[in-house]
Amino acid sequence: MREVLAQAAFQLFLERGFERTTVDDIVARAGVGRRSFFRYFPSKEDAVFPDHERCLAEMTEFLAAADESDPVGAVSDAARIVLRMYAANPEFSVQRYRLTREVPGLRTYELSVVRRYEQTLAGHLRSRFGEGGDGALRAEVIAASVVAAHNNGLRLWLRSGGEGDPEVAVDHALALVREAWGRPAASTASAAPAVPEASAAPVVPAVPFAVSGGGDGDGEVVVMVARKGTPMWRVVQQIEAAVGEN
Amino acid sequence: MREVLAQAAFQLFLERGFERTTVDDIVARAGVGRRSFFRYFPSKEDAVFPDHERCLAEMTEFLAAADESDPVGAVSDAARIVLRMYAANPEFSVQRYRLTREVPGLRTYELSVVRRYEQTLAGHLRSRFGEGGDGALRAEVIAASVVAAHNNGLRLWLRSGGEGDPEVAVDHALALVREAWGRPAASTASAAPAVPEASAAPVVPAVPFAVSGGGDGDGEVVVMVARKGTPMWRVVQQIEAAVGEN
DNA sequence: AGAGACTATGGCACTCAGTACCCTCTGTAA
DNA sequence: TTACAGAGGGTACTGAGTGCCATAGTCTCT
Repeated sequence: MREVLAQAAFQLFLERGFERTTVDDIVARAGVGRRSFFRYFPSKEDAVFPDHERCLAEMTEFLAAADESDPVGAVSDAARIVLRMYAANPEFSVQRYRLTREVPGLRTYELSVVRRYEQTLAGHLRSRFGEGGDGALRAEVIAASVVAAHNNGLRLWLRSGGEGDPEVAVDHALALVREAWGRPAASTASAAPAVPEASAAPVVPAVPFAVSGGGDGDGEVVVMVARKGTPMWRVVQQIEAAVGEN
Repeated sequence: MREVLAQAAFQLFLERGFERTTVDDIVARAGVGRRSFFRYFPSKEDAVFPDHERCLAEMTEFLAAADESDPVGAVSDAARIVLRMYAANPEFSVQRYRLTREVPGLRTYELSVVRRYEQTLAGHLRSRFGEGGDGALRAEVIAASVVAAHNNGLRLWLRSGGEGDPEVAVDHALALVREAWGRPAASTASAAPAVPEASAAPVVPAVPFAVSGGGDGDGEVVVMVARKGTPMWRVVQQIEAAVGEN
């Protein structure tokens, strides 16, 4: 039902534009009652971003189980969760990007979504840096940097029409942030040991999902572990990462 | 007229809350027609932030005339323009802050305002760093950092109820950003010479306003130069800075 | 089977923000 | 005087979002 509504809405937004599509139009095409629309989407804008709520929950879960020793790496990896959601549906993401750029109301709505990601990241960093001293300040500035870097790489890919792999641009952008903020973690109380550069492009996040290739030979085995309720796009994306051309 | 409407609106928002105040209530208290409200404020939310439009214009003007050699310092100083707008009316700013925290619609609106500041700063940095290479990326990340740092200091002051001087917290926050991003400007093509730490707390911005104490003795002379149309709060703020207890 | 409860959906009426269109009033120039 | 422009006001409309209630399907307990 939610899916039906979201698709009907998105089709109409592409055909007539966002503002010249009424909720009545949407429910007419979806063949449901008007009241039902607002049961699934608190506002018309929400129908354009039907997956962010779930992605946010996933990010929260990921951070809760993240490695303690490298908070900046953890939030960078958390940001990549969002990237993969976009990358899982290139044509949809690109169309939505174009739509969002043209409709002020959608731009504003997207800002509020991004803000929630940013606050989630900042909350995690704060809990690691400590509230006292510059902990909260560093947390917020680093979270903002990570989000800005992520969005820069993501936009680059979206503007290119969804060609190629967005991860490379985002990895590069996040590396720049890490270079600026990752090192002087020594300014915190517990001088963390030098963090390995490893977290650059982790194919296998800790939770809630894992795919691993079981060998380097030809007939390799792929073991897949997914929680119930894991969003389908993540499943697909991860399988592609493990099985795909690489 | 604009002023009358803004005041009536703000009073009502404090009395009854934002959402339980209708535009009809506002125009009734202001004693004007409903249609006139929307002539001065494109939306109900705009009445809560009546001065940002002007402040944004001022920031743009400031950056256009800013020193070429130190773009990060320039955007930091530009951010301080916003801070001073808040600091010029402590009790209004604090009340508005509390209101904004409680009303989701206002939070979202504020995000869009902040975003415009951020884009203005990023645009300036981009024009200095160059679009090619990592210029745009660095511009956006640094702008986001500056905005986050500014907002952190500003919020600290707002949460304290508007006591004391917000500049110290913001100066400290911006110094942290500068430490992270200001130095490795050498990674750009033109390795800029080490920038003096001077821009930490410039009392006298280049434009559109200047106040200078004429000596260190007792009977010192204050020379004030202001353009026509300079907002009154800036005049007051700058005079205070020059004449005040210091 | 049947009563009761719970959930999903639809329908209706209402509030209110925002807009389009047209009106009046006032001051100014010819 | 007429012509005109610009500020403000009034009216009616669209459309998002909400509250309330009715209906239908399902599950459970007896």
